[in-house]
Amino acid sequence: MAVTVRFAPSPTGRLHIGNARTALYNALYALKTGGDFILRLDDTDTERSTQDFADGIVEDVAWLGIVPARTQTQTARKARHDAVADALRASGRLYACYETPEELEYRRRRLLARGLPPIYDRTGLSLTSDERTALEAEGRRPHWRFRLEGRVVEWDDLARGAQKADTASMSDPVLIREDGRYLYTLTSVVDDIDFAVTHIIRGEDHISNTGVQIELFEALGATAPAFGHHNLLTTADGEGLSKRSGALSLQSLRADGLEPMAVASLAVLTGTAHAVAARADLDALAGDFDLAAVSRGAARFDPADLPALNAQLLHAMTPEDAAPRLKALGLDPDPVLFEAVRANLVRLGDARLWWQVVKGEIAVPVMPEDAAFLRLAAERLPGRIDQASWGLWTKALKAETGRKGRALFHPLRLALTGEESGPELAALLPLIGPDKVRARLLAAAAA
RNA sequence: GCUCCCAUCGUCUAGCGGUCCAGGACGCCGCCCUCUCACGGCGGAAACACGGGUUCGAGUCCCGUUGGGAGUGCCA
Repeated sequence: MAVTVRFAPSPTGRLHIGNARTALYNALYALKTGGDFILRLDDTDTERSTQDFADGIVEDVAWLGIVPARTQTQTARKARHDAVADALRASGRLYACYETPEELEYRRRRLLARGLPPIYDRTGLSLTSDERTALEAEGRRPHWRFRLEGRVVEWDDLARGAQKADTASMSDPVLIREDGRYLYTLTSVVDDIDFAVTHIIRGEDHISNTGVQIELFEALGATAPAFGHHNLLTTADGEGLSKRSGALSLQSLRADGLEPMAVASLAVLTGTAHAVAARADLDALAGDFDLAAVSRGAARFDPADLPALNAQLLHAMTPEDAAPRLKALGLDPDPVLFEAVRANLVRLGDARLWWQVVKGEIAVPVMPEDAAFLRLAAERLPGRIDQASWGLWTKALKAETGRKGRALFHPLRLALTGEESGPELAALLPLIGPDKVRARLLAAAAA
């Protein structure tokens, strides 16, 4: 059977690194098996969901390089959900309850205070029709719960092996709100069935939902798909981030000028047995992706690791691949220049600096203590500069002044580039050109 | 409170009773390369949370403690 996976965020915020990881695991699984990846926007919480967030998530997913075979919202499928709810009512698995949220909260607190698990007592299930009529006469509207069988549900988890959940220790989940809107527990399962989802890969925060969902799949006459629950990420300080977003949003990482594959590589590989290394594209990442290699404990995601990965990607980038990216930055995609400076790039945006150094003008620092040396350097500069010029030129200056090492090179680097460190000067010299080089040397020598 | 999961170098981890004076990756430190910095190459320091068991033998199994993560919603 063809593999179909889905990533189902709720559009109540933008994607953070934890969500992105789940999206990536699904996308990689699809890539590896030749299956389809569906982006499903679980927007049943209409009070918190917004179109802007939905659009943002679509954008975030695309930024990661994931191409969904289909994008779907749940609220658009209300008719289908209605039909399923009716069938569930008919089979006696869905029952009306009349407690208010406040009453339920009060009961929960009382149970907790007594050291008992806060499980719903199924008052609604034993209501007679007269009682229901009386309740509704009070103006109460029902919300609907799914009657659990209360058994040990088992599944073979793709990431954690044999798992079981005892639905007897859980409350019957509410499937329909008092105002008639559905909760994701129902819609998620219905849509998974209708979209023929074969593998549900998600964070371990969903592990306890799995028992309920398997019962629902079965109550609906379907066979539950395979489940795989990966570990969750924490911040560098070790705090859980499953329900936070903040600085680890994809948006902020992108704004920081990081390559999507640097972010994706770390997100996918950290918390697994694989060595963390930057992979050039999702296909390459899929190559060493393995759900079984994901560990069980929470793993830290430290954004401080990103720049090094980003640099790896850039250092291996070909001028051809860089060209469109440089154009997007408004830079002339000069392949020789790119090859000369790429080893010094951490973020692609760093290229601006070297483009400026080579093709534009820079503020040359004045170095009075090296003035004589710099003037001499300007005099000795050959009229025509090529690849060999740097070696010849500096060798001559070394012989004439006795300077060597840092004393010889540092003033030159500073005068030519205005920077303390940078690309190989032998490569930069011909790119900057004799006129500018001479002018900068004299400017740096000026009192 | 209750339930579940986890616990090895700074970080991510390998390890599935002897082959581990614990292996890899990132980071860090040093050396080399280059007539400078960076890039690159090579090398080094660095860990089995604690306490009880079980066993001839425990990083590896069991219990507890501590620490961390998650769930316990008319959120997803």
